[in-house]
Amino acid sequence: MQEMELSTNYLDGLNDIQRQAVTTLDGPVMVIAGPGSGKTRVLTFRIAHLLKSGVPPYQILALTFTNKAAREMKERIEKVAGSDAYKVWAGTFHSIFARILRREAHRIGYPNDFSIYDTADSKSLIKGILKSLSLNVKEYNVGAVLSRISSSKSNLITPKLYAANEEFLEHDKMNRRPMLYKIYEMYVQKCKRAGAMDFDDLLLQTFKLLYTNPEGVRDRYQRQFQYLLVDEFQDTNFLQYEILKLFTIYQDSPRNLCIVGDDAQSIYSFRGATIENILQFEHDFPTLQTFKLEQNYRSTSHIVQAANEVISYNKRQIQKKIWTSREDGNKIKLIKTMTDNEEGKRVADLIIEQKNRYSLSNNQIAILYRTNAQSRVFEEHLRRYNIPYRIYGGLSFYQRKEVKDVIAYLRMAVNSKDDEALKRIINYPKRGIGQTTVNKITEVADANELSIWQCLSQIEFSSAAKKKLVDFVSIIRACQDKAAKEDAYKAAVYIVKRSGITELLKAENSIEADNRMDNINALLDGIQQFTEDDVLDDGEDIDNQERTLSNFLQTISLMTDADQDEENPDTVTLLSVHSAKGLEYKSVFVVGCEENLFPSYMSLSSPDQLDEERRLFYVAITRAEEILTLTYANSRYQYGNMRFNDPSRFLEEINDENIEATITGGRKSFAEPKILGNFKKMTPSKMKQLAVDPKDFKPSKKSDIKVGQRILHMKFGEGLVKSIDERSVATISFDALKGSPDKRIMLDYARLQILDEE
DNA sequence: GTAGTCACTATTTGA
DNA sequence: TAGTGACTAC
Repeated sequence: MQEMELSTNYLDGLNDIQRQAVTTLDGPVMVIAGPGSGKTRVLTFRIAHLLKSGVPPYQILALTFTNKAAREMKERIEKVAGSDAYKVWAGTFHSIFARILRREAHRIGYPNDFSIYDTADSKSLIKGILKSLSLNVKEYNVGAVLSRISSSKSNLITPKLYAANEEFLEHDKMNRRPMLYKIYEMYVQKCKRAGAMDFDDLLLQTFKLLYTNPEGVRDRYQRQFQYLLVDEFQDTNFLQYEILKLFTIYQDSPRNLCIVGDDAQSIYSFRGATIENILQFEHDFPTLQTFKLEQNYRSTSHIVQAANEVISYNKRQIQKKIWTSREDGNKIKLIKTMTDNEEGKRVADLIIEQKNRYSLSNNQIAILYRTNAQSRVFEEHLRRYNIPYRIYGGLSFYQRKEVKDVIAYLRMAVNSKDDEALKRIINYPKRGIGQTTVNKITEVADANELSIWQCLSQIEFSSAAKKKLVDFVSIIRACQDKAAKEDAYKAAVYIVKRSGITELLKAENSIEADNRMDNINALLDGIQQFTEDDVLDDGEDIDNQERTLSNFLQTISLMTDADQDEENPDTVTLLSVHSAKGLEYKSVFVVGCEENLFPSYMSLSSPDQLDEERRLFYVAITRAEEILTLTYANSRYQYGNMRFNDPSRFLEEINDENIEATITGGRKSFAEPKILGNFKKMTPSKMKQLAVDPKDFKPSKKSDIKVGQRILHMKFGEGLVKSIDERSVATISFDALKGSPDKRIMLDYARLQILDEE
């Protein structure tokens, strides 16, 4: 390391408690971090401090929940600690464990090339099981079944334990789902047979691997990870905590485990997170040192006070009070309107007013709601005023039908036992293999305990069906062959063509089909960039895995829609309170503050759930830095009916002195609605080999790449960034490709180097 | 095998 | 209201 990097200047910018939390490196540490208290700084500086103290980067394991948090952390470590930072094992629970399992899965009876089933795959699998058991799909609601299986896995309850537990069986009988234990058992069997893991398996199988310790694999990882950090610890479930303990509790362990979290921001109990883990942590690591970060650097005083007032209504919590040295600031605006539609208009009016009065840009403003269904009115009014906006939580690029179809082919090429992928494409494009045939094969496969693919290649079928099946088999064989011999990109291009999807979409000859084709091309571009990225692989950087198709599939299956957008163009953000966690805006609107909506009617019957709603409200209001506006409507349309709700109880929990109330809407009108379209053409890429020598190539960070910059690309050479869209796909005009259309480059994979402006 | 119609339901969501 | 899934008719 360089002398300069060894300086500890970064400690100067921290307050006393933050500094202690950063520099107390040995033994168990718990950091309780209130909203806006500099949690991410502490986490990243702590890693920087570890590196500075001489801990090798690969001995540090830092776990987060979201890709976004992981990315942010990595970028910031790099800023403070420099070159070695990328060797730190930092990532989400799922991605880090998937990474481990890719190396070790064979030790516990899975192929290292296992598929990852997403929620849709899991549901489809359950549907199939229900059908094969001739159970009523209505009584056995697929979502409900999956969440019960998921929570069993998260609590280390195997199908065997489940079937032996009177309480569970009784519970299921009461809910008219007596066969659940059987469904669970079959679900697990079928995943295994398909060489597939669902999201919970990424945790559960990691647990099994470490717990059973084949060939000393646990000892190896225990030795490797000397320092562990966990972000948002209040969101961990039982299983995640058990894994952490396997990593850190053993004979003569230094127990260097640092957890960071805030019990007051625990809003995911519905998916298995337990605050119990924090209490248990104190019990399991009695020598722990606790640091409470209570100074809030984000918000002005009225907002901080209101937050404290609201949360004080929750009984069970770790005692703390956030405070700020900032000025009082604006009082919280409370606005009542007659209807939900008027609420939408008022908010749009206020946005225009605030933009003028405080010269805010659009991306400093957010509208937060409890349920996604509420977004519509706000969209309408923002559109009417021509205010650009962006909605969080839409369909992810990788969830689009055409993209999933292609991915299913790719999955089959990598792991042919992947039944869910097979079922998706066996008759797409249509090749005359109907439901009847599929059912028949499925039955045979089940009876022989084989995957469908294995069955296809072994069993005889009636001659009519047979020809079609043979065709399908030969297509997949050809795809597998290509995948084995060519790089990921070349294989994918071949597979798209061979599958017949290209032809099908061309024949359709509609704008919609063109769009689909564009998306498929964008996917191919993404794979191409992923493939080209293998230059820097030195075996230690956990992001630079081998650029195989299998690893590409893993990467995208762990991505969500939230991962496609960067701090992007100037738009107002619309999002649910849940997805706003961790974000902050100058001005925040929390809308629909009504009983039955926020708190949700689903939570009214249980005190625990009501407390969680309150924490959710706490999260909502602490997103605001300077301006907070709470709105509620006298009446609103819900499920097609007019409903009348009282104002939310949470509003009354805020002291009057922090609030400025305005009743009913004024009627200013702002004219000129005009919608700016922003359509770009996607073009299939032409391969051209224009190498820049790799030695001189220093890729810049994705977030630094802006429109208008001159950049350098390994293959295409110099170019100009024309635009960057909301999926962080950049349109770039390369000098060397004059005459041909601009390239679309996915910033998630592409390595671009920014050239000097001068 | 598929297109069209009817009936039903209805938080929050990461990976 | 809006989206989904099952069922019916061709």
